[in-house]
Amino acid sequence: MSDKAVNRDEMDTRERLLMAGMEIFAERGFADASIRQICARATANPAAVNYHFGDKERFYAEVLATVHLRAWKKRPIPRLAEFPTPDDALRAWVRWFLEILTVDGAGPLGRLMAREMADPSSALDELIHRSMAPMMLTLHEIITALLPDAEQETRNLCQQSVVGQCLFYRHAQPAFDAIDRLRDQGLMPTDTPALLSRVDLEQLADHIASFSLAGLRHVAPAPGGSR
Amino acid sequence: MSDKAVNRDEMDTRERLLMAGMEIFAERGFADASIRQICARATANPAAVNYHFGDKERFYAEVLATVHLRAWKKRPIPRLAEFPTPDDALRAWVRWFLEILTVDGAGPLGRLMAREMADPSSALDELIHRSMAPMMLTLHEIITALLPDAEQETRNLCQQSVVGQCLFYRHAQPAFDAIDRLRDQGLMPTDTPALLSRVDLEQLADHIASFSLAGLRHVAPAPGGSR
DNA sequence: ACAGATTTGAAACGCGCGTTTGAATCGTGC
DNA sequence: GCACGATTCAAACGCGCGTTTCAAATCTGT
Repeated sequence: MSDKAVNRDEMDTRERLLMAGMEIFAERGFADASIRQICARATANPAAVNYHFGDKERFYAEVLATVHLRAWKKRPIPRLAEFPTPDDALRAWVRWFLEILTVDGAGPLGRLMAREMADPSSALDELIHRSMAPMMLTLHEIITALLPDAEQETRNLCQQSVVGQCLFYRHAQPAFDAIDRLRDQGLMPTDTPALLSRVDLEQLADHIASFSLAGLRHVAPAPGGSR
Repeated sequence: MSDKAVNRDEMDTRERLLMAGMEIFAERGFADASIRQICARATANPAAVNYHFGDKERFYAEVLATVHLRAWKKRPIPRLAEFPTPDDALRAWVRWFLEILTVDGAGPLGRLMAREMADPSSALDELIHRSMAPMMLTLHEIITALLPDAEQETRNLCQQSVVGQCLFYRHAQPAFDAIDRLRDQGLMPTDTPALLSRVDLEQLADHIASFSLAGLRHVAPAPGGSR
Protein backbone atom coordinates (compact mmCIF):
# COMPACT_ATOMS: atom_id res chain seq x y z
CA MET A 1 0.00 0.00 0.00
CA SER A 2 2.30 2.77 1.12
CA ASP A 3 5.16 1.35 -0.98
CA LYS A 4 3.38 1.05 -4.27
CA ALA A 5 5.71 1.66 -7.14
CA VAL A 6 5.56 4.41 -9.71
CA ASN A 7 4.75 2.80 -13.06
CA ARG A 8 8.05 1.61 -14.35
CA ASP A 9 7.45 1.34 -18.08
CA GLU A 10 5.99 4.66 -19.12
CA MET A 11 8.64 7.00 -17.81
CA ASP A 12 12.40 7.11 -17.66
CA THR A 13 14.18 7.01 -14.34
CA ARG A 14 14.44 10.77 -13.99
CA GLU A 15 10.70 11.24 -14.34
CA ARG A 16 9.91 8.34 -12.02
CA LEU A 17 12.17 9.85 -9.39
CA LEU A 18 10.41 13.20 -9.67
CA MET A 19 7.00 11.58 -9.27
CA ALA A 20 8.07 9.48 -6.32
CA GLY A 21 9.81 12.50 -4.81
CA MET A 22 6.64 14.58 -5.14
CA GLU A 23 4.67 11.99 -3.22
CA ILE A 24 7.17 11.24 -0.52
CA PHE A 25 8.45 14.76 0.13
CA ALA A 26 4.80 15.86 0.47
CA GLU A 27 4.07 12.99 2.87
CA ARG A 28 7.15 13.17 5.05
CA GLY A 29 9.04 16.41 4.45
CA PHE A 30 12.55 17.02 3.20
CA ALA A 31 14.49 15.74 6.20
CA ASP A 32 12.31 12.73 6.94
CA ALA A 33 11.98 11.51 3.38
CA SER A 34 14.90 9.21 2.65
CA ILE A 35 16.50 8.85 -0.74
CA ARG A 36 16.38 5.09 -0.33
CA GLN A 37 12.62 5.20 0.15
CA ILE A 38 12.06 7.48 -2.82
CA CYS A 39 14.23 5.31 -5.04
CA ALA A 40 12.37 2.22 -3.87
CA ARG A 41 9.04 3.74 -4.90
CA ALA A 42 10.54 4.75 -8.23
CA THR A 43 12.05 1.24 -8.63
CA ALA A 44 15.46 2.78 -8.99
CA ASN A 45 18.82 2.36 -7.38
CA PRO A 46 19.70 4.48 -4.32
CA ALA A 47 22.46 6.05 -6.38
CA ALA A 48 20.01 7.23 -9.05
CA VAL A 49 19.17 10.51 -7.33
CA ASN A 50 22.81 11.49 -7.03
CA TYR A 51 23.44 10.53 -10.64
CA HIS A 52 20.49 12.46 -12.09
CA PHE A 53 20.30 15.44 -9.74
CA GLY A 54 23.62 15.75 -7.95
CA ASP A 55 22.42 15.66 -4.37
CA LYS A 56 19.27 15.50 -2.25
CA GLU A 57 18.89 19.25 -1.99
CA ARG A 58 19.02 19.91 -5.74
CA PHE A 59 16.66 16.99 -6.26
CA TYR A 60 14.20 18.53 -3.82
CA ALA A 61 14.38 21.86 -5.63
CA GLU A 62 13.58 20.09 -8.91
CA VAL A 63 10.64 18.34 -7.30
CA LEU A 64 9.24 21.67 -6.07
CA ALA A 65 9.57 23.14 -9.55
CA THR A 66 7.81 20.13 -11.07
CA VAL A 67 4.97 20.25 -8.57
CA HIS A 68 4.46 23.93 -9.29
CA LEU A 69 4.41 23.34 -13.04
CA ARG A 70 1.91 20.50 -12.87
CA ALA A 71 -0.45 22.34 -10.55
CA TRP A 72 -0.48 25.53 -12.61
CA LYS A 73 -0.87 23.68 -15.87
CA LYS A 74 -3.85 21.77 -14.54
CA ARG A 75 -5.42 24.79 -12.82
CA PRO A 76 -4.50 28.09 -14.43
CA ILE A 77 -4.78 31.00 -12.04
CA PRO A 78 -7.96 33.04 -12.62
CA ARG A 79 -7.33 36.64 -13.67
CA LEU A 80 -9.42 39.65 -12.83
CA ALA A 81 -10.12 40.43 -16.49
CA GLU A 82 -11.88 37.11 -17.08
CA PHE A 83 -14.81 38.01 -14.85
CA PRO A 84 -17.72 40.40 -15.23
CA THR A 85 -17.32 41.86 -11.72
CA PRO A 86 -14.53 41.95 -9.14
CA ASP A 87 -16.87 40.06 -6.79
CA ASP A 88 -16.94 37.15 -9.22
CA ALA A 89 -13.18 37.32 -9.60
CA LEU A 90 -12.69 37.15 -5.84
CA ARG A 91 -14.94 34.16 -5.52
CA ALA A 92 -13.15 32.41 -8.39
CA TRP A 93 -9.76 33.16 -6.89
CA VAL A 94 -10.82 31.73 -3.52
CA ARG A 95 -12.21 28.64 -5.18
CA TRP A 96 -9.02 28.21 -7.21
CA PHE A 97 -6.76 28.65 -4.19
CA LEU A 98 -8.75 26.14 -2.14
CA GLU A 99 -8.43 23.64 -4.97
CA ILE A 100 -4.68 24.16 -5.27
CA LEU A 101 -4.40 23.70 -1.51
CA THR A 102 -6.52 20.64 -1.04
CA VAL A 103 -7.48 18.63 -4.11
CA ASP A 104 -5.41 16.45 -6.49
CA GLY A 105 -3.68 14.02 -4.21
CA ALA A 106 -4.36 16.22 -1.18
CA GLY A 107 -2.62 19.11 -2.95
CA PRO A 108 1.10 18.32 -3.07
CA LEU A 109 1.83 21.97 -3.85
CA GLY A 110 -0.17 23.08 -0.83
CA ARG A 111 1.40 20.47 1.41
CA LEU A 112 4.92 21.29 0.32
CA MET A 113 4.30 25.02 0.74
CA ALA A 114 2.90 24.39 4.21
CA ARG A 115 5.98 22.35 5.08
CA GLU A 116 8.30 25.07 3.82
CA MET A 117 6.48 27.54 6.04
CA ALA A 118 6.75 25.38 9.14
CA ASP A 119 10.35 24.43 8.36
CA PRO A 120 11.94 26.61 5.69
CA SER A 121 14.71 25.15 3.57
CA SER A 122 17.04 26.75 1.07
CA ALA A 123 14.38 26.16 -1.58
CA LEU A 124 11.88 28.51 0.06
CA ASP A 125 12.92 31.72 -1.69
CA GLU A 126 12.58 30.13 -5.09
CA LEU A 127 9.20 28.66 -4.14
CA ILE A 128 7.91 32.05 -3.02
CA HIS A 129 9.24 33.74 -6.10
CA ARG A 130 7.82 31.17 -8.48
CA SER A 131 4.58 30.03 -6.88
CA MET A 132 3.45 32.32 -4.13
CA ALA A 133 4.19 35.76 -5.52
CA PRO A 134 2.04 35.33 -8.65
CA MET A 135 -0.88 34.06 -6.55
CA MET A 136 -0.67 37.02 -4.22
CA LEU A 137 -0.27 39.59 -6.97
CA THR A 138 -3.33 38.27 -8.76
CA LEU A 139 -5.36 38.49 -5.58
CA HIS A 140 -3.99 41.96 -5.03
CA GLU A 141 -5.34 43.11 -8.39
CA ILE A 142 -8.76 41.85 -7.41
CA ILE A 143 -8.67 43.54 -4.02
CA THR A 144 -7.57 46.76 -5.65
CA ALA A 145 -10.52 46.58 -8.03
CA LEU A 146 -12.83 46.06 -5.06
CA LEU A 147 -11.30 48.81 -2.94
CA PRO A 148 -9.93 51.34 -5.42
CA ASP A 149 -9.83 54.15 -2.85
CA ALA A 150 -8.48 52.28 0.14
CA GLU A 151 -5.01 52.80 1.46
CA GLN A 152 -2.33 50.32 0.53
CA GLU A 153 -2.07 48.99 4.07
CA THR A 154 -5.80 48.38 4.29
CA ARG A 155 -5.64 46.40 1.06
CA ASN A 156 -2.76 44.35 2.37
CA LEU A 157 -4.60 43.49 5.57
CA CYS A 158 -7.69 42.46 3.62
CA GLN A 159 -5.65 40.37 1.23
CA GLN A 160 -4.06 38.62 4.15
CA SER A 161 -7.44 38.00 5.72
CA VAL A 162 -8.64 36.28 2.57
CA VAL A 163 -5.51 34.18 2.19
CA GLY A 164 -5.56 33.25 5.86
CA GLN A 165 -9.10 31.92 5.68
CA CYS A 166 -8.18 29.68 2.76
CA LEU A 167 -4.89 28.46 4.21
CA PHE A 168 -6.69 27.39 7.34
CA TYR A 169 -8.23 24.47 5.47
CA ARG A 170 -4.81 23.21 4.45
CA HIS A 171 -3.09 23.69 7.79
CA ALA A 172 -5.93 22.38 9.91
CA GLN A 173 -6.33 19.10 8.06
CA PRO A 174 -4.47 17.06 10.72
CA ALA A 175 -6.55 18.74 13.41
CA PHE A 176 -9.74 17.55 11.75
CA ASP A 177 -8.38 14.02 11.74
CA ALA A 178 -7.23 14.26 15.35
CA ILE A 179 -10.66 15.44 16.47
CA ASP A 180 -12.28 12.49 14.72
CA ARG A 181 -9.89 10.23 16.60
CA LEU A 182 -10.64 11.88 19.94
CA ARG A 183 -14.36 11.52 19.34
CA ASP A 184 -13.90 7.85 18.51
CA GLN A 185 -12.03 7.34 21.76
CA GLY A 186 -14.85 9.09 23.60
CA LEU A 187 -12.42 11.74 24.83
CA MET A 188 -14.52 14.42 23.26
CA PRO A 189 -18.29 14.17 23.52
CA THR A 190 -19.97 13.96 20.13
CA ASP A 191 -22.41 16.64 21.11
CA THR A 192 -19.68 19.14 21.88
CA PRO A 193 -20.26 22.31 19.93
CA ALA A 194 -18.02 21.78 16.94
CA LEU A 195 -14.42 22.73 17.28
CA LEU A 196 -13.91 22.62 13.60
CA SER A 197 -15.91 21.24 10.77
CA ARG A 198 -15.31 20.14 7.24
CA VAL A 199 -17.52 21.29 4.47
CA ASP A 200 -17.93 20.91 0.78
CA LEU A 201 -15.50 22.98 -1.26
CA GLU A 202 -18.13 24.91 -3.21
CA GLN A 203 -19.92 25.91 -0.07
CA LEU A 204 -16.64 26.83 1.55
CA ALA A 205 -15.60 29.07 -1.35
CA ASP A 206 -18.98 30.78 -1.15
CA HIS A 207 -18.66 31.35 2.55
CA ILE A 208 -15.13 32.75 2.39
CA ALA A 209 -16.00 34.99 -0.55
CA SER A 210 -19.11 36.52 1.01
CA PHE A 211 -17.62 36.75 4.50
CA SER A 212 -14.64 38.53 2.99
CA LEU A 213 -16.61 40.85 0.73
CA ALA A 214 -18.57 42.03 3.75
CA GLY A 215 -15.35 42.47 5.70
CA LEU A 216 -13.69 44.32 2.83
CA ARG A 217 -16.52 46.77 2.40
CA HIS A 218 -16.73 47.39 6.10
CA VAL A 219 -13.08 48.26 6.65
CA ALA A 220 -13.01 50.51 3.58
CA PRO A 221 -16.55 51.75 3.02
CA ALA A 222 -17.50 53.26 -0.30
CA PRO A 223 -16.27 56.87 -0.28
CA GLY A 224 -18.67 59.31 1.30
CA GLY A 225 -21.78 57.23 0.85
CA SER A 226 -22.59 59.55 -2.09
CA ARG A 227 -24.39 58.40 -5.25
CA MET B 1 24.92 32.64 20.13
CA SER B 2 22.94 29.67 18.92
CA ASP B 3 24.54 27.40 21.50
CA LYS B 4 24.03 29.56 24.54
CA ALA B 5 23.44 27.42 27.57
CA VAL B 6 20.41 27.32 29.81
CA ASN B 7 21.42 28.76 33.17
CA ARG B 8 22.97 25.85 35.00
CA ASP B 9 22.63 26.89 38.62
CA GLU B 10 19.01 27.85 39.09
CA MET B 11 17.30 24.69 37.88
CA ASP B 12 17.86 21.00 38.20
CA THR B 13 18.69 18.92 35.18
CA ARG B 14 15.11 17.95 34.44
CA GLU B 15 13.98 21.56 34.23
CA ARG B 16 16.99 22.61 32.20
CA LEU B 17 16.23 19.85 29.72
CA LEU B 18 12.63 21.00 29.41
CA MET B 19 13.69 24.59 28.76
CA ALA B 20 16.31 23.61 26.21
CA GLY B 21 13.84 21.20 24.61
CA MET B 22 11.25 23.96 24.30
CA GLU B 23 13.69 26.15 22.44
CA ILE B 24 15.19 23.55 20.17
CA PHE B 25 12.07 21.61 19.31
CA ALA B 26 10.41 24.92 18.39
CA GLU B 27 13.40 25.90 16.25
CA ARG B 28 14.03 22.63 14.48
CA GLY B 29 11.10 20.26 14.95
CA PHE B 30 10.93 16.85 16.57
CA ALA B 31 12.91 14.86 14.01
CA ASP B 32 15.58 17.48 13.32
CA ALA B 33 16.26 18.39 16.91
CA SER B 34 18.90 16.04 18.28
CA ILE B 35 19.08 14.90 21.86
CA ARG B 36 22.78 15.65 21.86
CA GLN B 37 22.10 19.25 20.87
CA ILE B 38 19.39 19.70 23.49
CA CYS B 39 21.60 18.21 26.21
CA ALA B 40 24.45 20.45 25.15
CA ARG B 41 22.27 23.55 25.57
CA ALA B 42 21.09 22.26 28.93
CA THR B 43 24.71 21.47 29.90
CA ALA B 44 23.73 17.89 30.54
CA ASN B 45 24.91 14.48 29.43
CA PRO B 46 23.39 12.92 26.30
CA ALA B 47 22.05 10.15 28.51
CA ALA B 48 20.14 12.61 30.69
CA VAL B 49 17.02 12.67 28.49
CA ASN B 50 16.70 8.91 28.56
CA TYR B 51 17.25 8.84 32.32
CA HIS B 52 14.69 11.53 33.14
CA PHE B 53 12.07 10.94 30.48
CA GLY B 54 12.54 7.44 29.09
CA ASP B 55 12.92 8.26 25.43
CA LYS B 56 12.85 11.14 22.98
CA GLU B 57 9.14 10.81 22.25
CA ARG B 58 8.03 10.95 25.87
CA PHE B 59 10.43 13.84 26.42
CA TYR B 60 8.84 15.71 23.51
CA ALA B 61 5.37 15.11 24.96
CA GLU B 62 6.53 16.56 28.30
CA VAL B 63 7.96 19.59 26.52
CA LEU B 64 4.63 20.22 24.77
CA ALA B 65 2.79 19.99 28.09
CA THR B 66 5.25 22.42 29.68
CA VAL B 67 4.97 24.92 26.84
CA HIS B 68 1.21 24.83 27.09
CA LEU B 69 1.28 25.36 30.83
CA ARG B 70 3.66 28.32 30.66
CA ALA B 71 1.78 30.04 27.86
CA TRP B 72 -1.62 29.72 29.55
CA LYS B 73 -0.32 30.76 32.91
CA LYS B 74 1.24 33.89 31.44
CA ARG B 75 -1.75 34.69 29.21
CA PRO B 76 -5.03 33.35 30.56
CA ILE B 77 -7.61 32.83 27.85
CA PRO B 78 -10.21 35.61 27.80
CA ARG B 79 -13.76 34.42 28.52
CA LEU B 80 -16.95 35.83 27.11
CA ALA B 81 -18.31 36.74 30.53
CA GLU B 82 -15.44 39.14 31.26
CA PHE B 83 -16.53 41.61 28.60
CA PRO B 84 -19.41 44.06 28.34
CA THR B 85 -20.32 43.02 24.79
CA PRO B 86 -19.58 39.99 22.58
CA ASP B 87 -17.86 42.39 20.17
CA ASP B 88 -15.34 43.25 22.87
CA ALA B 89 -14.90 39.59 23.71
CA LEU B 90 -14.17 38.75 20.09
CA ARG B 91 -11.60 41.48 19.79
CA ALA B 92 -9.96 40.36 23.04
CA TRP B 93 -9.90 36.75 21.90
CA VAL B 94 -8.26 37.68 18.60
CA ARG B 95 -5.71 39.80 20.38
CA TRP B 96 -4.99 36.98 22.86
CA PHE B 97 -4.64 34.37 20.11
CA LEU B 98 -2.26 36.56 18.10
CA GLU B 99 -0.13 37.00 21.20
CA ILE B 100 -0.03 33.28 21.91
CA LEU B 101 0.96 32.71 18.30
CA THR B 102 3.64 35.30 17.89
CA VAL B 103 5.05 36.91 21.02
CA ASP B 104 7.21 35.55 23.87
CA GLY B 105 10.17 34.06 22.11
CA ALA B 106 8.30 34.00 18.79
CA GLY B 107 5.55 31.97 20.45
CA PRO B 108 6.93 28.48 21.13
CA LEU B 109 3.39 27.17 21.59
CA GLY B 110 2.35 28.59 18.24
CA ARG B 111 5.46 27.31 16.52
CA LEU B 112 5.10 23.82 17.95
CA MET B 113 1.41 23.71 17.07
CA ALA B 114 2.23 24.81 13.52
CA ARG B 115 4.87 22.08 13.28
CA GLU B 116 2.44 19.45 14.53
CA MET B 117 0.00 20.55 11.84
CA ALA B 118 2.55 20.34 9.06
CA ASP B 119 4.01 17.11 10.39
CA PRO B 120 1.80 15.43 12.97
CA SER B 121 3.42 13.21 15.58
CA SER B 122 1.92 10.91 18.16
CA ALA B 123 1.70 13.90 20.49
CA LEU B 124 -0.80 15.74 18.30
CA ASP B 125 -3.98 14.31 19.81
CA GLU B 126 -2.93 15.27 23.29
CA LEU B 127 -1.96 18.75 22.09
CA ILE B 128 -5.32 19.28 20.44
CA HIS B 129 -7.16 17.99 23.47
CA ARG B 130 -5.21 20.09 25.92
CA SER B 131 -4.41 23.31 24.05
CA MET B 132 -6.48 23.70 20.95
CA ALA B 133 -9.91 22.49 22.04
CA PRO B 134 -10.25 25.00 24.90
CA MET B 135 -9.24 27.86 22.61
CA MET B 136 -11.78 26.86 20.01
CA LEU B 137 -14.58 26.29 22.50
CA THR B 138 -14.04 29.70 24.02
CA LEU B 139 -14.20 31.31 20.61
CA HIS B 140 -17.27 29.27 19.86
CA GLU B 141 -19.04 30.72 22.87
CA ILE B 142 -18.28 34.20 21.63
CA ILE B 143 -19.50 33.44 18.10
CA THR B 144 -22.66 31.95 19.51
CA ALA B 145 -23.30 35.10 21.50
CA LEU B 146 -22.79 37.15 18.34
CA LEU B 147 -24.96 34.93 16.15
CA PRO B 148 -27.51 33.36 18.48
CA ASP B 149 -29.90 32.46 15.69
CA ALA B 150 -27.46 31.18 13.09
CA GLU B 151 -27.20 27.54 12.19
CA GLN B 152 -24.44 25.51 13.72
CA GLU B 153 -22.63 25.11 10.41
CA THR B 154 -22.65 28.85 9.78
CA ARG B 155 -21.12 29.41 13.18
CA ASN B 156 -18.43 26.84 12.49
CA LEU B 157 -17.51 28.46 9.19
CA CYS B 158 -17.29 31.86 10.82
CA GLN B 159 -15.21 30.52 13.66
CA GLN B 160 -12.84 28.99 11.19
CA SER B 161 -12.62 32.24 9.25
CA VAL B 162 -11.55 34.07 12.40
CA VAL B 163 -9.01 31.44 13.39
CA GLY B 164 -7.63 31.27 9.85
CA GLN B 165 -6.98 35.00 9.72
CA CYS B 166 -5.00 34.81 12.97
CA LEU B 167 -3.06 31.69 12.10
CA PHE B 168 -1.91 33.31 8.90
CA TYR B 169 0.44 35.56 10.82
CA ARG B 170 2.12 32.56 12.43
CA HIS B 171 2.37 30.44 9.29
CA ALA B 172 3.43 33.22 6.96
CA GLN B 173 6.33 34.42 9.07
CA PRO B 174 8.99 32.68 6.92
CA ALA B 175 7.33 34.11 3.81
CA PHE B 176 7.73 37.64 5.15
CA ASP B 177 11.40 36.96 5.72
CA ALA B 178 11.83 35.40 2.28
CA ILE B 179 10.22 38.40 0.61
CA ASP B 180 12.62 40.72 2.41
CA ARG B 181 15.47 38.60 1.12
CA LEU B 182 14.14 38.65 -2.44
CA ARG B 183 13.78 42.41 -2.32
CA ASP B 184 17.35 42.75 -1.06
CA GLN B 185 18.56 40.66 -3.97
CA GLY B 186 16.59 42.85 -6.34
CA LEU B 187 14.59 39.85 -7.51
CA MET B 188 11.40 41.58 -6.51
CA PRO B 189 10.97 45.25 -7.28
CA THR B 190 10.52 47.30 -4.13
CA ASP B 191 7.58 49.09 -5.67
CA THR B 192 5.70 45.88 -6.28
CA PRO B 193 2.27 46.13 -4.77
CA ALA B 194 2.75 44.39 -1.47
CA LEU B 195 2.53 40.63 -1.43
CA LEU B 196 2.30 40.57 2.29
CA SER B 197 2.98 43.07 4.94
CA ARG B 198 3.65 43.06 8.62
CA VAL B 199 1.81 45.30 10.96
CA ASP B 200 1.65 46.19 14.58
CA LEU B 201 -0.20 43.64 16.68
CA GLU B 202 -2.79 46.06 18.09
CA GLN B 203 -3.67 47.30 14.66
CA LEU B 204 -3.82 43.75 13.38
CA ALA B 205 -6.19 42.62 16.13
CA ASP B 206 -8.42 45.59 15.33
CA HIS B 207 -8.45 44.78 11.66
CA ILE B 208 -9.24 41.09 12.12
CA ALA B 209 -11.94 41.83 14.67
CA SER B 210 -13.78 44.41 12.57
CA PHE B 211 -13.30 42.55 9.29
CA SER B 212 -14.72 39.47 10.99
CA LEU B 213 -17.60 41.20 12.71
CA ALA B 214 -18.73 42.58 9.36
CA GLY B 215 -18.36 39.14 7.80
CA LEU B 216 -20.23 37.48 10.64
CA ARG B 217 -23.18 39.85 10.46
CA HIS B 218 -23.34 39.54 6.72
CA VAL B 219 -23.49 35.73 6.52
CA ALA B 220 -26.07 35.57 9.32
CA PRO B 221 -28.00 38.81 9.28
CA ALA B 222 -30.13 39.75 12.25
CA PRO B 223 -33.38 37.80 11.90
CA GLY B 224 -35.92 39.49 9.65
CA GLY B 225 -34.66 42.96 10.32
CA SER B 226 -37.30 43.17 13.02
CA ARG B 227 -36.19 44.36 16.43
C1' DA C 1 30.19 9.27 59.04
C1' DC C 2 28.65 5.92 56.36
C1' DA C 3 25.40 2.92 53.57
C1' DG C 4 22.09 2.96 49.96
C1' DA C 5 19.65 5.19 46.47
C1' DT C 6 19.72 8.68 43.06
C1' DT C 7 21.86 11.18 39.51
C1' DT C 8 25.65 12.16 36.34
C1' DG C 9 29.16 10.96 33.03
C1' DA C 10 32.19 8.84 29.22
C1' DA C 11 32.15 5.44 26.09
C1' DA C 12 30.21 2.36 23.10
C1' DC C 13 26.47 -0.07 20.17
C1' DG C 14 23.60 -0.66 16.26
C1' DC C 15 21.23 1.64 12.77
C1' DG C 16 19.89 4.30 8.78
C1' DC C 17 21.24 8.11 6.44
C1' DG C 18 23.42 10.66 2.02
C1' DT C 19 26.90 9.78 -0.84
C1' DT C 20 30.83 7.52 -3.50
C1' DT C 21 32.87 3.95 -6.09
C1' DG C 22 33.69 0.96 -9.83
C1' DA C 23 32.06 -2.68 -12.40
C1' DA C 24 28.11 -4.38 -15.28
C1' DT C 25 24.67 -3.22 -18.57
C1' DC C 26 22.39 -0.67 -22.05
C1' DG C 27 21.77 2.29 -26.19
C1' DT C 28 23.51 4.12 -30.33
C1' DG C 29 26.33 5.71 -34.39
C1' DC C 30 29.59 3.93 -37.50
C1' DG D 1 29.30 -6.02 -34.70
C1' DC D 2 31.76 -3.29 -32.15
C1' DA D 3 33.37 0.60 -29.58
C1' DC D 4 32.03 4.20 -26.54
C1' DG D 5 29.23 7.20 -23.74
C1' DA D 6 25.19 7.03 -20.78
C1' DT D 7 22.90 4.69 -17.31
C1' DT D 8 22.08 1.19 -13.71
C1' DC D 9 23.49 -1.47 -9.90
C1' DA D 10 25.43 -3.64 -5.51
C1' DA D 11 28.47 -2.65 -2.19
C1' DA D 12 30.77 0.13 0.84
C1' DC D 13 32.11 4.53 3.54
C1' DG D 14 31.74 7.91 7.05
C1' DC D 15 28.68 10.15 9.98
C1' DG D 16 25.33 11.42 13.45
C1' DC D 17 21.56 9.64 15.53
C1' DG D 18 18.83 7.49 19.84
C1' DT D 19 19.89 4.54 23.16
C1' DT D 20 22.43 1.40 26.53
C1' DT D 21 25.87 0.34 29.79
C1' DC D 22 28.16 0.68 33.88
C1' DA D 23 31.30 3.14 36.80
C1' DA D 24 31.86 7.53 39.27
C1' DA D 25 29.92 11.18 41.80
C1' DT D 26 26.41 13.16 44.57
C1' DC D 27 22.61 13.27 47.58
C1' DT D 28 19.84 11.54 51.74
C1' DG D 29 18.51 9.51 56.03
C1' DT D 30 20.12 7.85 60.22
